[in-house]
Amino acid sequence: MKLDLSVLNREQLEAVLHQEGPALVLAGAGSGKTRVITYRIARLIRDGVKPENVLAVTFTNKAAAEMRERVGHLVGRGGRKGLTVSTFHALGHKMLRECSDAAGLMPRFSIFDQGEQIGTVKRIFREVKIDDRRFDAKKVLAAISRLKNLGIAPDKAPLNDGDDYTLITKETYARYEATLRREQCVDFDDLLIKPVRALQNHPELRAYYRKKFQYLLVDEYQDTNPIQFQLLEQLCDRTGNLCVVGDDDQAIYAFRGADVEHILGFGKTFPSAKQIALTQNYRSTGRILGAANAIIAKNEKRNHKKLWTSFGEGDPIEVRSFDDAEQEAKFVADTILSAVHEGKRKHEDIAVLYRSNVQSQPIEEALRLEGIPYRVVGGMEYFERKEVKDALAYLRVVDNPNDEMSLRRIINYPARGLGEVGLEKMVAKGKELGVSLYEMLADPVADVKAKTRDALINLHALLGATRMKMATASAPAELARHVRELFEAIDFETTIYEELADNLTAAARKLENIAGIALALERFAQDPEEGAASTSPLTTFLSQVSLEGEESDDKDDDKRGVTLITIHGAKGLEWPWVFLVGMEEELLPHRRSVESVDAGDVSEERRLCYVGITRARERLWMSFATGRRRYGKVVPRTESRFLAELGETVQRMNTSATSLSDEQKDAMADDFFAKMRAKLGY
DNA sequence: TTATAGCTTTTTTTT
DNA sequence: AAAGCTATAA
Repeated sequence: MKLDLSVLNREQLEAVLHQEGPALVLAGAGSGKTRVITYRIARLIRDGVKPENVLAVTFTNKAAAEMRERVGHLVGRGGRKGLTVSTFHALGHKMLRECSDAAGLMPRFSIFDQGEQIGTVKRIFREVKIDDRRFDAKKVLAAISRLKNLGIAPDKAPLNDGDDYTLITKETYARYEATLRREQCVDFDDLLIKPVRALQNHPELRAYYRKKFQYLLVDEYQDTNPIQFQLLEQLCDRTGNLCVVGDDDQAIYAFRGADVEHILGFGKTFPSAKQIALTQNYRSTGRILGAANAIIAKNEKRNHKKLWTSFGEGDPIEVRSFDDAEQEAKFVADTILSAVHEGKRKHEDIAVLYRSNVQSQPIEEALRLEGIPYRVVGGMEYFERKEVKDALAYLRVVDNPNDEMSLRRIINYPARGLGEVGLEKMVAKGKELGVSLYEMLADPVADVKAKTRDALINLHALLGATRMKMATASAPAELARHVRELFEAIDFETTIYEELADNLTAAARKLENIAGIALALERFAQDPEEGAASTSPLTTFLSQVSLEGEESDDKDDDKRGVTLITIHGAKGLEWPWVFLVGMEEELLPHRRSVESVDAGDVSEERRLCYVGITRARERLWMSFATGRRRYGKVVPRTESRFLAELGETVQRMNTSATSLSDEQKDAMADDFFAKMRAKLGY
């Protein structure tokens, strides 16, 4: 295997060649962080380390996918066989599947997503007669999550001076955990906590994984939380080959429990650690870097480093003000339209970044209006749509009959004549008999109407039959066929056409989405990389869906276009041109950070701004609106304090300067469509 | 029990 | 503006 290391600078090379013991690479934005990790993996493999002994961890699925691909480029697809590149959560999940008994779980547990977690909390509120209008289920869930991550059991949860919230949290926490156990489900926190506990309590398991993963690499280390740190601690000792890469200036996940101290104190925790700093930026122009340096310099508590570049100054950073979000969006769309028209940039080279997901709406509308292709990252994904979740809930009950959350979702959808009252009666009766809700279906001894009774018995038979068929099926096509038969027997078609009798297009789209599940399962089961799992294909498929959502079809040219993404989602990515929209007080910095307990600490918001700026390679626009719709009402807004902090590093522009006339735009749009038609051969 | 009209609430950020 | 929830009627 040939590996050209001459493309690396001195510091990068040092990190790539480092062999034994812990290492910390402090890498500024655009300084070749991912390059260091990928080359280091390739270098280890070249020097005889077996790929299966290497573990690389990232934070997002997208980052993991990209890293897998880049390593593949260096060592070939065959060369990386056995290599583990995954997110912390996916790693924890894999370990749980491999050693479910050590973690006290059945092998076919399911994963609760956020919606199901909140649903569970709300259900408990009703059970114990807590007024869910007075108490916020989300807040309680957040408190439970905090306790879980701190390793505090429900009975040890504090009750400081009879505060209502702590009281309710304690009670709900205990029941929440009992529910998960009963239904054989885990939440996102458990995916990390349970493997850590299993490793702590089973030395032989720990020994196994330590032997397997001899070289560990962690990307975005500044965003690790205590549980993730403990997992690393279990996987290697203080002198282990743990190489972490990160940038404290890009720490933006404190809200999720991440602690920058992990990276700042790395040298103390691992005294033998080698420390390397990367400060040369290979991404952005001088002006963009100047602005980035200016904004981050306002943060007090940080590891001082200044990025530099040998690139030229480049174009000025433009700051623009608009009357409302629609005008702002129109400017973005106009600018993109003319740039692409003039052949300066392709749609794929451009991204629009914002603080919160709702901000994508006006942008989407403006882009649609001008016929600009785009793709929204995050937001309402395929697997979050109602009809898809309904259909998946059926599969989840087929896979895990204990999953009461899913069963409740589908027990009366399509309608079987079982309402709230009847359902609760059944649950109560089931508790009395010590029988699960699923088992109650077969013989609903609670007094429900005869018709309902029959429907429930039918449902039980259908689910059971499908379970049998899925268990014996081996070919992917066969699995998919059984799923299709299940959906047919449920008769989603009639239900959805009735629901949407006034909108047949929407109905057809929903049915297509449901059909897509069978297809996705078939494709998933065909993938040989997934075939290795010891559990059933359906179990692994459902887990993957909860963990990763839809497989991204990035290679699909039709799906590419301008990228719309949150700043959080954009971390680690880059584009030649970037629009940073909504540079307003209460948005960036966000209202919650200004109002929150540690009032006025906007340093994390500032880092977020820094991350946004440093995504741009050549050109950057920053904009804000002086009025914006909130809950349907227009509210006055003021520009972000961060713009003032940027001072002379950015240039204020006259708003109307590049606005296009409607005629110009129509001509451009016509031209674009003509080109597309020609390209597609119409 | 189910459908629906009318009321209330909602906006961080992600695995 | 849109989604979620409740009270009410059928």
